[in-house]
Amino acid sequence: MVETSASADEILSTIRGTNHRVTLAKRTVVEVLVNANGHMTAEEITSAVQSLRPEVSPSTIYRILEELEDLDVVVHSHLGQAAAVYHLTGSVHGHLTCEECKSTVEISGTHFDALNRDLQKTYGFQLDRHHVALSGTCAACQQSRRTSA
Amino acid sequence: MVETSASADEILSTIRGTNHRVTLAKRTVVEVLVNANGHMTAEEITSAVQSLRPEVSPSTIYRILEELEDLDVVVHSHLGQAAAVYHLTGSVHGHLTCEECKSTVEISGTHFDALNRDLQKTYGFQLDRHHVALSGTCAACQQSRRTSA
DNA sequence: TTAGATGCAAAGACTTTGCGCACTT
DNA sequence: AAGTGCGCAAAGTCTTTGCATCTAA
Repeated sequence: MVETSASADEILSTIRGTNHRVTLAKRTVVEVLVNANGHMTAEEITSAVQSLRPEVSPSTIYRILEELEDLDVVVHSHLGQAAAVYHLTGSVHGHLTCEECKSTVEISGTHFDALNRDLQKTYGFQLDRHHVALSGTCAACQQSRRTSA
Repeated sequence: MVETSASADEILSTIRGTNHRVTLAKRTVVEVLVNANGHMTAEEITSAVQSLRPEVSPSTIYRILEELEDLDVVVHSHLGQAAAVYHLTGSVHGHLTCEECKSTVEISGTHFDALNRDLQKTYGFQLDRHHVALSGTCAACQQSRRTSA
């Protein structure tokens, strides 16, 4: 069973718990992330935030996302060469990105359990618990590749 | 057993086989890649090439790498947020990148066989055959984390 | 009150592109 | 000889940083 993400209030409390301040921009970013289902790029987050608070600048978004990552509330990963995507910790555990159509689906972390054990045993390497990003070809693109071949 | 990479001559023949030309810059890039054991960033490749042919510019390196990717001689992947790394097709199959110390080790593709079957069966997703990049924590950093804790 | 947070704009890192000349074929 | 490929430099994308101002606590 997948762990549920924290609520906006819980996250804001976490922020207050450190010596950081809860600002309008932070409130809005957190709200956007909590309402998002799945990953968003910084640009998408910025757009969503600005639709609510147009004065919030991209640099502030990046700074807030960085702070939320320090608090382990958010993780980000790089899918291919595009912009990084961010999402709440615990809400999602793996990304499958299609190199052909660039689509990304999110999957449960349980798919990596065996691999994790293997890598741990063989290399002493601990897979990231929050985001495992994989690239390949999605079902649809494999299909169309076959068809067009 | 891991498939062996093509030799420099084979690669240059492949280039000639298309309607592309074999230039000094291409010869040098191919030479560098063949002599490299493992992945290199574009910058590392550029440095290595320029140590042999100082006049070769970074943009040329990128153009050549792109051409080699089109020919399926080279693949590149993005490990974390750093620059992309390139290597010959078939020489390597997986990267484990430590998020803490940024070190990367290369592992055999056989580690992904089970995962591949699982993803194929569950999502119809075909893992990339040439490069699977994973991030996490290496043995050394797990160790020092424990020690300093 | 006061130190952290923001907005704006400039800088940075990595990569791509435009253009005219050089070099491969 | 013909046209691809190159070097140089400028532009593009994504992200970070500097600084004066504003604001949460």
